[in-house]
Amino acid sequence: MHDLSNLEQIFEKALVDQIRQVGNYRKIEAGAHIIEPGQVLDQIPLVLSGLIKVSRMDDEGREIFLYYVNSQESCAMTFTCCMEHHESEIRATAEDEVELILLPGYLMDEWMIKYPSWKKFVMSTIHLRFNELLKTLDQIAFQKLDERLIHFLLDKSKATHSTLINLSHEQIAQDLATSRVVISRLLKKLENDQKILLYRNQIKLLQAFFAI
DNA sequence: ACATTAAGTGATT
DNA sequence: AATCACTTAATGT
Repeated sequence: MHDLSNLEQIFEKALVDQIRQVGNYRKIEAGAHIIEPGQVLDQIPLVLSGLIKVSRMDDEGREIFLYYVNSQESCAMTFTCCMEHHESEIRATAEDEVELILLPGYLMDEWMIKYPSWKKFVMSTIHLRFNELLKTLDQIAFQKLDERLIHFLLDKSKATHSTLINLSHEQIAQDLATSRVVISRLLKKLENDQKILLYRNQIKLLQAFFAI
């Protein structure tokens, strides 16, 4: 098997012993796909070393990064997938050489009750992942709005044949279906980047703005 | 001078 | 990103 003693930092001794018994040690080469979308899996991977990238595939087959699974962590998706026998919604790729242990899914119900540390581990990884997902989701949305705002200002400038926009942040926010605070922040960032100048009810588009 | 409205900020979800 | 809470700046009366 493999040295699992460092697992004793997060799990009770009895559980680590059981992992030694039923765990399936695997070494995975860098770049290999560990899980593909649509795959039904009946084992929970517990990462010992290395880094796993979890991503989602869109219709055109492009990858969208979701989150990383570090060593001493596990994938939140597989917890639910295993128990309900759902198909995987994600792809897991080894970023570098990964060592992991596969744990049989049928033991999970038992472990949740038998080992408090396991339950805690499951809960905290789900919580951790969920928060990370929220963060990346926000970033994607943020970038979209950032671009939408720039296009909006460009359109307005073109329509009025002026580089001076006569709109309050509030009005822009309504047109872009967002809140004033968000627009204020994005505009402030553009101003800090020397792309625009901000006044009350007015926005001056500088040369640099059109170079974006 | 005071009230009102626009804009800026930090913290939280 | 959205919302809240609060501050600060600009304008109108």
